[in-house]
Amino acid sequence: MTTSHTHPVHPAGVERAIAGTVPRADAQSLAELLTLLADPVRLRVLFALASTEELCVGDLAMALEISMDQSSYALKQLRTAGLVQARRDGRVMYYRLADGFPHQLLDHCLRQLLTISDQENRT
Amino acid sequence: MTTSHTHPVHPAGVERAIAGTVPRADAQSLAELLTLLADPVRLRVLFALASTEELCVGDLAMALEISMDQSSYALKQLRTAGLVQARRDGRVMYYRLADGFPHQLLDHCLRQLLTISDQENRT
DNA sequence: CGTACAACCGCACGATCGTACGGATATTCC
DNA sequence: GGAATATCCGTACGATCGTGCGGTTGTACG
Repeated sequence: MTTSHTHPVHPAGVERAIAGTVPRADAQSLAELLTLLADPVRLRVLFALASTEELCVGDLAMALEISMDQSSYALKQLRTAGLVQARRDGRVMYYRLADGFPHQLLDHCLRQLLTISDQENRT
Repeated sequence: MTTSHTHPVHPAGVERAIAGTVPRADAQSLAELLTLLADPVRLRVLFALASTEELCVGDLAMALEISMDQSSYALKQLRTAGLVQARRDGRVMYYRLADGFPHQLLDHCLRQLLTISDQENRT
């Protein structure tokens, strides 16, 4: 199957599809955000931060029972994306959800998705 | 940095983190669902299907200006996950969002995430 | 039957990602 | 200054994923 689009349109419902189409750029940036969220470690980090305001790398690793590498790496990714922010106190870095973090993202979307994925896994 | 957890807890906010912890299995299945959504092609396919009820592989490819391989592959993934369902009519396969598909997922969550990712990209 | 067409499969390639390891950096305390 | 500690960096490895290509299946039509 090549990329040939000699395709004579069967239903003209294609028009509706084109009308409701998400631009490539938007889909791209949304996909990048979802990619960031689509990791078990990062998800658990977000939920952990949401329930305790502030945590350092080592304590987070302990709480989630993950390696400090994983904790540090996850926090770096989330920080780079602007979802969490850091504060230094001596030799300890404390991380928290960023100002303006959409808490509804966790409270509604993700918990709802959790329900969905639970349903799917029971099938 | 090894996996050493000789970590004496600094703040006992670790307790709160542990309390609000998402189980590994839940985080895993949620991450899998998010991984499925975290692709530009699949996202655009979902939005396209949401706006036109039913589409075949070729027409979808034409509407989104993607290859038929991409269209077919994306639909297969989404179908395997149970998010879309298929109907055969002659030699044409028509795809639609699955019965019980959480339309709010697109209408609320994803469009909201789109706004967020837009904000981040403007930074 | 044989051609035409839609959709799919098998495969391999390139790209991306998460992890683990060793070592580096920054900061505190003696 | 020097040891100890918390975090981070550079690197390499394995695993996963999306894409494109050729070929295959299933269906229609003359």
